[in-house]
Amino acid sequence: MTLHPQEIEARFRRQAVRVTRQRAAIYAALVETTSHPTAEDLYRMVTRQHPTMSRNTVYYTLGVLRKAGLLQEVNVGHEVARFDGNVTMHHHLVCVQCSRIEDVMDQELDRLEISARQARGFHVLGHRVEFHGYCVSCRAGRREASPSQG
Amino acid sequence: MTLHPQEIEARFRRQAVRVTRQRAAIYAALVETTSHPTAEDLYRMVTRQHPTMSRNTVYYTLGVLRKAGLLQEVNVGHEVARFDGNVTMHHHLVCVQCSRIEDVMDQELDRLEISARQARGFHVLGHRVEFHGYCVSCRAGRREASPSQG
DNA sequence: TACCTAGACAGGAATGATTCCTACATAGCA
DNA sequence: TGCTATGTAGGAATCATTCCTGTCTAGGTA
Repeated sequence: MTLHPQEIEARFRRQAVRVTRQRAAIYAALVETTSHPTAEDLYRMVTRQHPTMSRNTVYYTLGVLRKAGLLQEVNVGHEVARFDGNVTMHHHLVCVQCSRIEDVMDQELDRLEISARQARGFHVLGHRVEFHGYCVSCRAGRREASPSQG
Repeated sequence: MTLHPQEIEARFRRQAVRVTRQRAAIYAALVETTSHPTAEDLYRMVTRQHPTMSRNTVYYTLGVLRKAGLLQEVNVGHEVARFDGNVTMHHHLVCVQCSRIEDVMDQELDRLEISARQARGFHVLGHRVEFHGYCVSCRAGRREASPSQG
């Protein structure tokens, strides 16, 4: 999804986030991809247009935008943090081989609940379902390499 | 759950894992708690009885036991790795304030599936549901501090 | 039972994502 | 247009984890 600069600015102002060229560039890069990039990925994407931007700014900005609810952090396994410009409730498919992450929108999964007994006194705010498996390209690789393991 | 040394040894041998005092101590500490400890937590627990054990051995052993299917890594948010001696399928309640993790056993959650369309060609192996909220003690703290925010 | 050797252990160095620090720059308001 | 709180750049620091290397030992064998 490509976003007009005015739309980015509007979203920032709605959340009382100061508008700077760096922030707009980082947010635009994130919203324009569905690949759940890492901070380092975003740094590389953004420094093409803004060669002087520092990693620090990327980390700082990601923190600001997260607190403002303009992005969410997606953490899969014990890997580096990844970011998602889609802040609506959704779930993930994760490839156990290449770490690719794809979004799953499914209202049935959104409605999951647990009983009070199971909740152990927790005040539950939300939930997330993570499906693990092999993505299309890794399945293909495995089929060639070892047919019995797929 | 307290485990007899013989039972630990039996489990190791069943998975062709060499039996050493260090490994038995680490595994026993993990299985005896429900707190999903970090590697550092386990290091502290285990060095009480084995003061010369190195962190390296803890990390190495956790890797060995994970590959053998004797424990699983639980990763919540973008925090340090935590470990769980419960290797049966289960789900988690996570406190967004203090990071406490509690297990949820629920066969309905175990049976979740997604449609082929949603699966995007993934070969799904399993899934995990994570519920986020405030645990009992953090709810209590919040009630005192700011009644309208709970 | 003593010996052998692949694999395990200890401890220190290295790595790498993330955070901290600080001086300079700028968004947004008066 | 000027002021000031906040953002930015860049380098240093942090810290969980991994790597390296020289002993040590579990578990099989003679």
